Amino acid sequence: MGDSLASLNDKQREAVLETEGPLLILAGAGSGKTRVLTHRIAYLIAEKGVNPWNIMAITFTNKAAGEMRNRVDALVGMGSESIWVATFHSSCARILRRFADRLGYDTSFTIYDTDDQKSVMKEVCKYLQIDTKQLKERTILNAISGAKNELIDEVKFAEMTYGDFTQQRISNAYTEYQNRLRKNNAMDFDDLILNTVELFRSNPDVLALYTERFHYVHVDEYQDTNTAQFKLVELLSGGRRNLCVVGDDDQSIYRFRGANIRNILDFERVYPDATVIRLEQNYRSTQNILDAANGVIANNVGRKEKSLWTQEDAGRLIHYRPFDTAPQEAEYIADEIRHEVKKEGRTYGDFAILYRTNAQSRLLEEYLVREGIPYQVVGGVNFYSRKEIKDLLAYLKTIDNGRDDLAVKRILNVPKRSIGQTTIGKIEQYAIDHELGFYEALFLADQIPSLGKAAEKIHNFTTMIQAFRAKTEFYSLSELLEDIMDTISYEDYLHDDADSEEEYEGRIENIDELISKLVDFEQNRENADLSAFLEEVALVADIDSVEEDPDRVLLMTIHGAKGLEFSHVFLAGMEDGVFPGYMTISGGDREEMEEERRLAYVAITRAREELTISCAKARMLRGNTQYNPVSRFVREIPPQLMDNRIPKSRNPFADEQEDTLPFDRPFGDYPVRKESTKPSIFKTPYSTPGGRTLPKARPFALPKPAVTPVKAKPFLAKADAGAKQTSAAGAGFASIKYGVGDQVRHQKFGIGVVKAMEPGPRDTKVTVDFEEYGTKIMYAAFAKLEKTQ
DNA sequence: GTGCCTGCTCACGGG
DNA sequence: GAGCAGGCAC
Repeated sequence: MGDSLASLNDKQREAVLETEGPLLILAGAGSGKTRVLTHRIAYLIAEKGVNPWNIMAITFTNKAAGEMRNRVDALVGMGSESIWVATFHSSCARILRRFADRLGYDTSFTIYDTDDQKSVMKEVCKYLQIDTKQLKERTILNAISGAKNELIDEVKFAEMTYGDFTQQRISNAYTEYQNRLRKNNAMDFDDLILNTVELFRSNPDVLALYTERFHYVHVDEYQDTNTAQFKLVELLSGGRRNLCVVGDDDQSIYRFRGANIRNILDFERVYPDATVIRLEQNYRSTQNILDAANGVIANNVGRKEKSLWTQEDAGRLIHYRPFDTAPQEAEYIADEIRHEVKKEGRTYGDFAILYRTNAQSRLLEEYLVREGIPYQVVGGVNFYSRKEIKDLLAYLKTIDNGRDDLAVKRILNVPKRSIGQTTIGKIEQYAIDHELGFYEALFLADQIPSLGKAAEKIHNFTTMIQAFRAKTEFYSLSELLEDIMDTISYEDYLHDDADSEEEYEGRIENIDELISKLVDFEQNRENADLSAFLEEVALVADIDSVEEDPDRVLLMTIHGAKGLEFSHVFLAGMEDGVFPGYMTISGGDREEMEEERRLAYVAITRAREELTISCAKARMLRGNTQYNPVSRFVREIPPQLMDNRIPKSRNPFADEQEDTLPFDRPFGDYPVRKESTKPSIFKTPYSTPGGRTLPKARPFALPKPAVTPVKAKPFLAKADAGAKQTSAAGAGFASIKYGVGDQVRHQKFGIGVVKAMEPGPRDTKVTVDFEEYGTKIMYAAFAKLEKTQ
């Protein structure tokens, strides 16, 4: 232990030794805060004799929790497993699984994700006759989420809306929404926190159970906590008041999600006896990168003054690369990565491409695929919100218990059973009239008037579900899932439903991944029941799925990159209107602009050795081409830190003052690749006010021949989003080498005989009678039928 | 009830 | 540019 303490710097050691009372650790980016936290926990156990059972550490993501757990395990060894290390949401879920009955929920409650919330809100709006063109579901849900984050429940909300018509409608929707969640025995993400606080407030005995357990409470990423989370932490640490929070106000980037930056800024006011320790020595980046970050963040007013420094060298200058168009930018990045891997011995895993919005990933992916560079996109559509995954989970949920109406409705007609909206409406009405759950009402289908033939279809459905239920006795989860897929011919359904063979294959890949997750879960959990799995699934974040070793470039939003670091970071799309976003610029809200600036700070500090900032004069946004000036954040970086200037032409809308700023600086060591003879992408070389011609940004390849791009490598399923838009070329239907009467082979359906061929405007419809699967009608391009000999 | 077409809206970030 | 609701034909 003494050894490990010696490995810390003075400030870090101070933070470890200051074990009693409230403590705020202001930890700048890369200042070793996880190290401090883990050493602190180890110190508590080894030197202070604290029982691991009495220590709690809360994080925001499972990944962060997992990392902390591993590092603590390594330091502490035996006994570390009884430390409570978990995310806010899973901590609350765990507590509520034990005590939710005190709040009138069943402890087997389900957790609703964003999609589920939207479905419920849709029904609510319909029910309350709210015109969703005037008042969107999203708007209402945002209002509700905002309220919950501030610990305002539907009753309080109603009291606050007096006299405001729109607010009253939202209030009504809030009330109805909560009613429905409660009826479905469901909680949304915000409810997990809100309900736990509520549980503690109304049940002192339950609270005492936890305050007696947690003698030392640690909170990571404290700047991202919202009011409800603050209250929760306050309650949990209320016993001995040994509360240690770690955060960086400069990295607070979740205001839109209710994060209250005042929690960290006012910590000393709330806890007047608090000790504050600043960690400003950075162990990650070069001084140039830190100076750039410091230069940008210094423009914020509402912050705690601090400045990062390092003992390391200045390092290389920041690469600034302006382009005419977004595709050129993407091509440059892909080419640069390929070059550095080939010539400079880097690995793909050294690189990350960061951007402001998920939509920007598409273009970048296209060029990475073209260059054959393996990559993984983090974020976008969450694995568990994919249609096929949600379908199958809805089956599992319904088999587990039919209390989640949403899940039952989702699968009632998947695959198609000719049970439509009208029938569902009638059952719903019947359920309401007789105070039944939706699933219960299904059993009484033959008593529901005017259901007609649909009643029998419903009967078949419930019989099937009951049969599955009976099987859960002797089936494992994965076996059950495979049995479901078999029984409902889910693969056939997906195949018919898909727009392309590639889409279908992607979905199958996802299902395979789900099955391996299930198997993995069953092997590594003691009580591997369905509810436990569903809970784990409900709380995973995108970043959680990123694996450590694979050698590939990571693409993600800046939000997704928080807490990560890379040797070489590409920061793409640095234009006013993209980053900071159009809304922020036109909104004129200073705090919002400061949040964007903090995001820029986070982005810059992800880089260890090299940072390449790029932008494009012309970019396709929302379907039309936009011309944006270089981001103000780039112009806030001291120009002498960059290896390229901001030429006037890059910045058509900037005023003189801003535009001239970077030009009176010496020229940097801008590298030009000597070995390349490829023509420049720039039509005209930039000229500077001084009349000197700028060296070209590194010349790169002309567009390559239009071959069908090959997916770089079948990495995680998430990469499939990228493969999708490049698929069309391969699916041409130019040569159909079979005719009516021929025997053909299909990849999935096997051998069959062509019964009919009907040419259409886009593609030929082929009817095939398969030996095993019967008659199928398919499009020639997608079916990829092969004539057998 | 299903499938197709059209026209509209929405385009920031995420547990 | 994409996804979705609503209208329409079958």
